[in-house]
Amino acid sequence: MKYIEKLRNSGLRPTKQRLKICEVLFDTKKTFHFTINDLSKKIKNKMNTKVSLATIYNTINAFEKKGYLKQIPINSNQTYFDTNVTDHHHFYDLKDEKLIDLENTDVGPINIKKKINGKKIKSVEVLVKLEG
Amino acid sequence: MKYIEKLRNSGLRPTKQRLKICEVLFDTKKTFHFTINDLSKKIKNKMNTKVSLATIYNTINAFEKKGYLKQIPINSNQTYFDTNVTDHHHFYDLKDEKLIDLENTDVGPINIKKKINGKKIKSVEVLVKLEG
DNA sequence: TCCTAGTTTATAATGGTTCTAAATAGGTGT
DNA sequence: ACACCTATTTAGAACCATTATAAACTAGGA
Repeated sequence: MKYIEKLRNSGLRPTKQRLKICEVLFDTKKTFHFTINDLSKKIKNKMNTKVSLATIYNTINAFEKKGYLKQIPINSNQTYFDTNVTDHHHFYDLKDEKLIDLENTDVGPINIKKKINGKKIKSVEVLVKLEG
Repeated sequence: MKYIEKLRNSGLRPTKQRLKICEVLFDTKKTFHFTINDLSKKIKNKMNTKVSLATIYNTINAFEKKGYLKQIPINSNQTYFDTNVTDHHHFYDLKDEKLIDLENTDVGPINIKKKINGKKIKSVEVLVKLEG
């Protein structure tokens, strides 16, 4: 199983459930955005497996902490995650409530001039809201 | 009362409660960030008035829709609002869970090259996460 | 195989936000 | 000033995403 090492390396035991989650998240050519609810449905439909919500939350939170997933900063009732963990930005279509990736080449370099004493920049994320 | 016109212009009746909320939000030299909970406490303590949570939510949501307030896109259990409705960006201090304004001069111009058919850019917001 | 700590699960609890329905207040026409 | 209609306020219930709980189960080493 190709994800066992990945899980072990980040201190997670490779359980059946976590391997299923890995398949859904990482066995795709394209990266994608999802909510916990999306993911739960996908596991049920595509994998014909039932994994409890609690396990999905635990695992996704662990992955996020380890850097295997990114949270997308957006005000919504649900939390959005991204399997694309490289530096990139997003459009948010307000009408359709849909997220669209902005490739790095779609956004010019962002120059943060202000510094805060003793703090390091961890990430710079741009959210472009679309209307109409 | 200096806020009556402001409220009327945006289709809101100037009630006692809304005027209190306006005072707390807009009677300051500096703009600030807040959560609904923050605001509720401030009204209770500074104004010696009790306004129900439902009213605060209704009013803040109306103000946000009218453009008197901005939501700050950030993944948190609570929604953050900003009384500074000019275009500007934010630091988010992950350790202290604190928001810090970035003046417009603190961030170089942001060039969004990608276009989506039939959609207009409503806002461009940058969130810089700080660690350490 | 046994043991122990980590994991999964159903379910309950939590907490921010929205809904509801009754009481109240604003504002227009008389 | 009054009456009337509608918007607003309010306490409390409802909602719903997320987290906590505790019992059953499992991975993996001895």
